[in-house]
Amino acid sequence: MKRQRGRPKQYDEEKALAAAGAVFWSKGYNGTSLDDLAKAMAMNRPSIYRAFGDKQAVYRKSLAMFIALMEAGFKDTVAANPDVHAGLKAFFRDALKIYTSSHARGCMLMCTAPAAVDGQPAVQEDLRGTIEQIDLQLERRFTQAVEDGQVAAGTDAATLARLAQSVLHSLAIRARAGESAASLSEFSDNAVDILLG
Amino acid sequence: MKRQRGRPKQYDEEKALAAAGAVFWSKGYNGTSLDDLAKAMAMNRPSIYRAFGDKQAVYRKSLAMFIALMEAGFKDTVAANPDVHAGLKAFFRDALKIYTSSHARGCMLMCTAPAAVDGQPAVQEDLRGTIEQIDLQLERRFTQAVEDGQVAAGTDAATLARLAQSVLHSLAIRARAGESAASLSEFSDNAVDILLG
DNA sequence: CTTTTTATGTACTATCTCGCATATTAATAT
DNA sequence: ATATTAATATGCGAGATAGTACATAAAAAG
Repeated sequence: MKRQRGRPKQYDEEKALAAAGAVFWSKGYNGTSLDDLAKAMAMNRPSIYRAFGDKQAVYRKSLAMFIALMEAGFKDTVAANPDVHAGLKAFFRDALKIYTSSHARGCMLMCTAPAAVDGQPAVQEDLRGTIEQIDLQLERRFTQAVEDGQVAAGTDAATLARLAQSVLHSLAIRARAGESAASLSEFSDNAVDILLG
Repeated sequence: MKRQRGRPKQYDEEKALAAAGAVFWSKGYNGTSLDDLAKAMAMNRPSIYRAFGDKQAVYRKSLAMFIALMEAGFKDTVAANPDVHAGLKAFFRDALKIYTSSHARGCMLMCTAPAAVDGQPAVQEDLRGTIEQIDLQLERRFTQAVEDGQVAAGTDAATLARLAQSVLHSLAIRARAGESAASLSEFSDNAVDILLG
């Protein structure tokens, strides 16, 4: 891949989006101004527009990066581990590491998108679609676990999947509310024990 | 109670706060301007300041009204019903009625407060405190249910309470994401069946 | 009627906000 | 060198925004 023709970029696309995402994550969509973004991304406004589009586009692109990160975590834990029980616990633990990495961070998607759906159907669709994907993947994994005999036969895998995601939603909100990492990880472990018996 | 001394109020305190709450509910804290509030409350800005304080104060007061409403629902269902199973189902059903009463409304607290905690410790505390109260009340009810023999002996009432609240959090977010009322009420019923088996 | 009290209405300010129009800079291609 | 391409930098402008100063209105108290 040859070098581009014009003046070279001073920003790194991924780093810039990650920096933007961090701001949206803490201040929320409507609480973030373009000046906030410009400062964090070390770009001026016109460059941001040229590179990523308007504020909503920057938000959705940085959100997509975050979702991809969580997806990767899912694959490494729930999807990869032959033991559902251990895999799900590991997934929650990894999620919690992110949710509590900075003070009261919570989940970027669950804690900022809901407040931003009004007048932004694309954001609502990002939220709805991601939730649906997680439902589907968890259900698939639980169905497999029933076949493997790791979960009691006759278990309603679809509802169990939604229950598991409920725990994720709750961890997201509770972390944002300031609940301690210790308290949250104790709950998530106990929750898996109850759900997967 | 004698009539006040000065010029009589033109607004009704409760109605004004409810109108303000409805705006915050759909547009979020940072997405709502004082002009939006003034219009919805049928008051001009100086009157709002005089009556309720600044924007944050209006938000927190309308939020407190919402929380009180949910509390009342809890008392009428979970707390009042001698059958935990039926009581919890009724609570979720009532919550869902509110969450889906207008298009993709979700829960005022869970869908708007998390995005507004940054720089507003009082709001974070409102969120954390409410979650804690619900935990405590659910745990109390489940402990009673274990004593009554409605729930298996040896059940971890504290974790079960948090799991039940997780369902509430998830319903809140999913409703906001646009999931249908039918789908949500099916899930909540099934979830109670699994949790309280 | 006059004073006091409380609420409303007008108008203002200083700041922030988004988005863009226009210039400038730095690289490659010819 | 000159043209072309792509990025950065400056700075504007129309409108929104939070909060307030000041004047007006409507009631009770004296």
